[in-house]
Amino acid sequence: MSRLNLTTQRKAILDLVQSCEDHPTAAEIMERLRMNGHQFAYGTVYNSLRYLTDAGLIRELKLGETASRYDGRTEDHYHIVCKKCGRVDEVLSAPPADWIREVAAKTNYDVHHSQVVFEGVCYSCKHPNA
Amino acid sequence: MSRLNLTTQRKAILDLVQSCEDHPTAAEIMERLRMNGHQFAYGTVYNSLRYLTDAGLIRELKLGETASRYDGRTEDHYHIVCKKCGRVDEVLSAPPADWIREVAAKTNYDVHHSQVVFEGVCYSCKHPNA
DNA sequence: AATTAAATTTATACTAAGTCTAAATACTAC
DNA sequence: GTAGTATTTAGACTTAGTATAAATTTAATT
Ligand SMILES: [Mn+2]
Ligand SMILES: [Mn+2]
Ligand SMILES: [Zn+2]
Ligand SMILES: [Zn+2]
Repeated sequence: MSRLNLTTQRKAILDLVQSCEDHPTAAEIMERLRMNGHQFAYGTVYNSLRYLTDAGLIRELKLGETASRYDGRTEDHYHIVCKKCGRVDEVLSAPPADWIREVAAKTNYDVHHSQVVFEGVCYSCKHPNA
Repeated sequence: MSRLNLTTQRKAILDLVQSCEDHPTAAEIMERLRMNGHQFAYGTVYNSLRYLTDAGLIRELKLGETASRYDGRTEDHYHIVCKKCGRVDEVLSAPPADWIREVAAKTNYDVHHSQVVFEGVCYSCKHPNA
């Protein structure tokens, strides 16, 4: 509940994540920061990513891989992973409200949130010679 | 592609996972095996869980927690996690085919599979005094 | 049955991702 | 400017899981 405090490090990490076309892991973020001339402590990168996630400025994605990925897009959306090349693309269609209501009714839960990860083969991997 | 080989250890672990009402982690499985009088090496439990998962006899669930959970139910189904007490319940309604088709069309992927994890508050946590 | 070969288990070392700690810096409020 | 709070840093530590190599079990061959 305390007010936002964007230090140099946090700002640089926020800018970087927001500028990414993809969904980098913490390790990839550190690598890119280094390439941009920054050199922050290992722990600071993790602390900042958590801080920015808690502040709602970025999102942490747990896609079932060993490492979390980070996303500059904060609107609710989902992801699809190519099992051939590993790329992660956006899924902007939300699950139908009817289905969510049905799940809530059948499980007796208040459903607050859903994480959806699709798995499949992307266009480039499907058409390798195009 | 080799034929199934259920050793004593693998069989005991399969039986245990299939008998569970819940979705135990590897650590919980080891603990329960020990309580049932078994004493297998740490690595054997992990190896067996992988073997059984690859053989399609059990399922590995990656629900975004730090450890995988295992599931004796092998039909396609989904899960809902209570953010108060941590319990994991079954979700047996599948996402509507229309929605999956829409996702495939918009992303240009061949969609093979989807992982869905709902998050919310379970009945007991909602009605604590009942 | 004895011998060889292949698969599995075991104990233990190692890895990867992330958290924790305590000292050093930086920022705020007075 | 001083005191107090927040953050960064370096490095130790934790957790979940994998890799390795020797020992054991199982299967195949003579
Ligand atoms: Mn995204
Ligand atoms: Mn289940
Ligand atoms: Zn691909
Ligand atoms: Zn609950």
